[in-house]
Amino acid sequence: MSVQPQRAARPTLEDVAERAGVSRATASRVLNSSPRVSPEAHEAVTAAVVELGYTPNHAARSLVTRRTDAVAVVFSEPEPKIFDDPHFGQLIRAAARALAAADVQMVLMLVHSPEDQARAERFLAGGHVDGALLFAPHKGDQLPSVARKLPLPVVYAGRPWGPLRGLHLVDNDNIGGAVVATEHLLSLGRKKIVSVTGTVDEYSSIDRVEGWRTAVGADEAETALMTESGNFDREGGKRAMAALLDRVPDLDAAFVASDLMAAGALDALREAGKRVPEDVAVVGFDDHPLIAPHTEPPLTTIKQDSNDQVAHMVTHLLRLLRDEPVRARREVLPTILVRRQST
Amino acid sequence: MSVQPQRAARPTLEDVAERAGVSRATASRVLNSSPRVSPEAHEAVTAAVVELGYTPNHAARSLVTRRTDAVAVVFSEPEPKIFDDPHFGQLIRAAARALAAADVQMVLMLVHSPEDQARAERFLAGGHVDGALLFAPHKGDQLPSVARKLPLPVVYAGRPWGPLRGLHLVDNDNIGGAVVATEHLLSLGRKKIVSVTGTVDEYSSIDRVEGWRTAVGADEAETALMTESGNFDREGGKRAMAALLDRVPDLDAAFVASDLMAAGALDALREAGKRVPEDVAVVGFDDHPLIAPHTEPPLTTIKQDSNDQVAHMVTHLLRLLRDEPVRARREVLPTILVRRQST
DNA sequence: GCGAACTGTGGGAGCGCTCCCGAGCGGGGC
DNA sequence: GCCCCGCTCGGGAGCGCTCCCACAGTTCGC
Repeated sequence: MSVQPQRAARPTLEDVAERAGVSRATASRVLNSSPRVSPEAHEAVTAAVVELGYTPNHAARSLVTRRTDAVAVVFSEPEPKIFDDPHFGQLIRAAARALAAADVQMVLMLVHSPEDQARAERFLAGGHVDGALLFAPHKGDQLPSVARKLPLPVVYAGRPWGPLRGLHLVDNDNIGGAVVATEHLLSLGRKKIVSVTGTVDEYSSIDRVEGWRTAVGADEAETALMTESGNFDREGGKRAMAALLDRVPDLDAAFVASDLMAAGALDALREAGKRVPEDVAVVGFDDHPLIAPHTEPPLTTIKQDSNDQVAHMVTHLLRLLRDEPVRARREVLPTILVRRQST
Repeated sequence: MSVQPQRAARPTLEDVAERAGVSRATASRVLNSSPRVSPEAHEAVTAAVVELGYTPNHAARSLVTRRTDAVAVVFSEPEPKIFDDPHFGQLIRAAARALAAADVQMVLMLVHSPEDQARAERFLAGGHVDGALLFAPHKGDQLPSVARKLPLPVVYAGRPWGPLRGLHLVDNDNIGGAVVATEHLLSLGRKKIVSVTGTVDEYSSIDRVEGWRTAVGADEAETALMTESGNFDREGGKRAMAALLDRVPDLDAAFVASDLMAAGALDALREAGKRVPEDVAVVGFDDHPLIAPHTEPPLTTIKQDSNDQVAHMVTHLLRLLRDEPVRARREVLPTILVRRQST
């Protein structure tokens, strides 16, 4: 006679029905708040649920409804370092909050290796989730093209590479933000405004250069002269700023495409003996809470609201899941200038 | 005659079996790599799986196996600000990596409101996951006591409040790290070593004070005089340092219980005209990648390897899930001193 | 040389749920 | 007074999978 492990047998809907003196079907109706149930039945079932501590078996429900009430949140980044960025934490937090509010579970996937990607593909194709939020900004990333073939609603953060036809996405107004930043510098009377750019494999970076170019009216030759990539990291920002000081000694302002790079740029300016903002005014991008307010001097920057972006993505995805109409396939969210002491 | 929406009917195991010319049972055996299958059958099934692009229906499998192959990763923080901390990003990333390697899905839950907690409770009790990793360091948090009643393996990060009996946890050696930090300062000949502490509602903070107290041999009165809480944020670190400078004007070293607070403490020291490390040597805690190397001067600090901690938690949990023996219910991971220019 | 053990396989039950369909019942219209 | 409609409810099928059990065929021991 062996001792059964007997992990506390959870009550089933059958048990609830029996206790409530109704059929399984009626009990199910109550749980799914179907309208065609008498008040007495409703009450009896509700009471039985509480008494038995019943929780529906998700697998069984999912098997028949073909819904999982879960969505995947996928971050695809060739360089895993991005995951240390607090921006990433903000995005996750925003997603968690918005999905929790809709009582949808969040399955997080971080992909940076080809194996991760294969796993993600299998997972998304495997019907484990009803939809996905996809963060895959980098050129050459295969995931978006794989994802678009999936019979699964996907909402993208920003514009992925490849054809956009038919994609649902929520972007930040990077161009507009860069224009505002640059015009702010122009309005301060600055004449020689350079730009430290990000990596050319992300649209967010490309758009920011584009906004700067439009605002200053630079042609191709000027653009080549007046911009330098800082690779979206602090060291890169410093290097880029140093190179620009070398090439354009009389520069009097810089639009730097991220706060992290701007912190590096400020280091370079300090080392070159330039005063900020007197000699050189600097505007960053992101309004990074751990960086922008704490640089020397505190950084004027463009704030993009990640919370808002993710909230929009979630709303959009939920509408798709519920077959509700979406206002537009693509949404572009505004960015705003936050002025501090670097301008 | 209505048009069926007909979402691409996924092949079932039945289809695979038919195509391979075997029974459903044999096909299932192949998929679950059961040993008792002939090579021919194995090959036929494998081929059929590829040809049909079959992926197992997770809900059906889960219904009968009572496993979900998913675990919850729960962060319980009354103050949601913590989620902006890059430390948080590192933990998530480490968890994602370790769980992905085991082909276990990660369901992320961020709880800070009572509703979040109720949701988390329901979710954990609902059999949606096989186990959970729980980060709930704060005193008064109800989640740990709820979780311990759940028929669900849980591994804790650090020591939660309440009885530890029977809990599985992986902690960092906060006491040891603080001792090493303080002894480092003593070895430099420092005599008046103060400490900026964290919040009293976390064991990590309490342990760090304790380590400092042990190393300097302070009694209760001295401890009250020589320590000040910085509330684990930058402003608090600054305030605490200023208060300590006031109370102990001849202090010549400080052990600060987090890098973020240490950054604030350095601000306070600078404003007070103290040179670091000449007048006051400072040691932080965390080795925060965005802070420690970039303070002025760069910060000597205690590194705790979050990756390692989470990896241990995952390994521990997986062993529990597989009914394998665990070495010890509680693991304590070492911390190491990273020396930079602030000492 | 014959029963026992072992190996590969298929049939079938059943996991817990939803949903279709039809039964039962009461009330209103003619 | 009868029929029909609307409302609530129960029976039963079936979602796709795993796993128990039985069975046929082979090999081994004495």
